[in-house]
Amino acid sequence: MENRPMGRIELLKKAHQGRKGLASMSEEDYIEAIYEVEKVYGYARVTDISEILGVRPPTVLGMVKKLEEKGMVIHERHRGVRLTEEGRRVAERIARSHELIRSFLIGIGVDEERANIEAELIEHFLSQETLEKLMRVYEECVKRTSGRASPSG
Amino acid sequence: MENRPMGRIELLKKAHQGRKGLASMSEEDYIEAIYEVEKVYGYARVTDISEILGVRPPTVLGMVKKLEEKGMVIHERHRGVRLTEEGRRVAERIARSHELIRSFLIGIGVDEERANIEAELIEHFLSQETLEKLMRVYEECVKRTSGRASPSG
DNA sequence: TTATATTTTTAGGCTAGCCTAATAGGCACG
DNA sequence: CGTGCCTATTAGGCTAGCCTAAAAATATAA
Repeated sequence: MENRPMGRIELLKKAHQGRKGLASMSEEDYIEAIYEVEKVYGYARVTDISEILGVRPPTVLGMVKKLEEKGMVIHERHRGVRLTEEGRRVAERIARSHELIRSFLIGIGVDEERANIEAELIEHFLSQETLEKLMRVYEECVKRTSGRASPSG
Repeated sequence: MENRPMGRIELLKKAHQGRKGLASMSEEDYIEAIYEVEKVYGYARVTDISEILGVRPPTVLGMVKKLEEKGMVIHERHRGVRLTEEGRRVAERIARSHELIRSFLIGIGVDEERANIEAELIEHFLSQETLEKLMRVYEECVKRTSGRASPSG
């Protein structure tokens, strides 16, 4: 069964290997949420994170412990969560990525609410390289569409 | 603690609600893999899928059963897997999405291998609306950079 | 201070999606 | 027909990330 065309299938295999080794989406979501709350309140409470992510407090606590073991946050019992420097670095990378994707989507005419949601969904997956290319296109796009009517919606 | 600025945090909450209700990435990956193998060989064997996705045969079998219950595939013991009409519809949607994203990324200068991987990663998340906007930008982008033809081959 | 409300934490469970080890079916070849 | 090889299947387990219920800590009000 090996003397028949392949090609496309080989590509798929490779693409799926590429997925390995990424940090879990979930961890990044928690870090991002903590980052945003911390910016506003100085520290994040379990319930803040719980509300943002739409999960229950015990779930948050579990992840916070995991992130603490990984050196991403500091958690003092009954006194909230803060990012470590490392955690902050990660958070800032994600936030930049998020904001860039969001701007790009809005730039090409996606409505704001959808842009938020989809940026949130894909922000974990795009490489630095791709983001840079995206930014370039975005800039041109904005330049060129700023004098025009919106696409079709 | 409720008389302080919010805004950004509210946005985050909304974005995370938006994630609910999507079919699992994993299911879509299996459907896509089956679709591609079927195109080449007429039907997909457990081991084909296993190799493409980089998971073990029993794992494939488990998912195949799940997909069969959902009416996406037909599985005959020891004789492989085929998509139902419904399954094919889903597969074609994913494939289109994949190809469009892939073309777009290559169009903006991302190298092919990375484009494959990242298309694979985000194809599950972009809405029809966004994909259409993306296509428009892609077309202009291609026009301007080399004057070539459109994505879907 | 005592009572009440809220938040945090602990304990115990569930499911999805992965795994290994072992069994069973299909097939080719002597 | 039986032996050996490969593929498919069954059985049983693991972890991540979610959940509820209940206990403990803290904050608030009377």
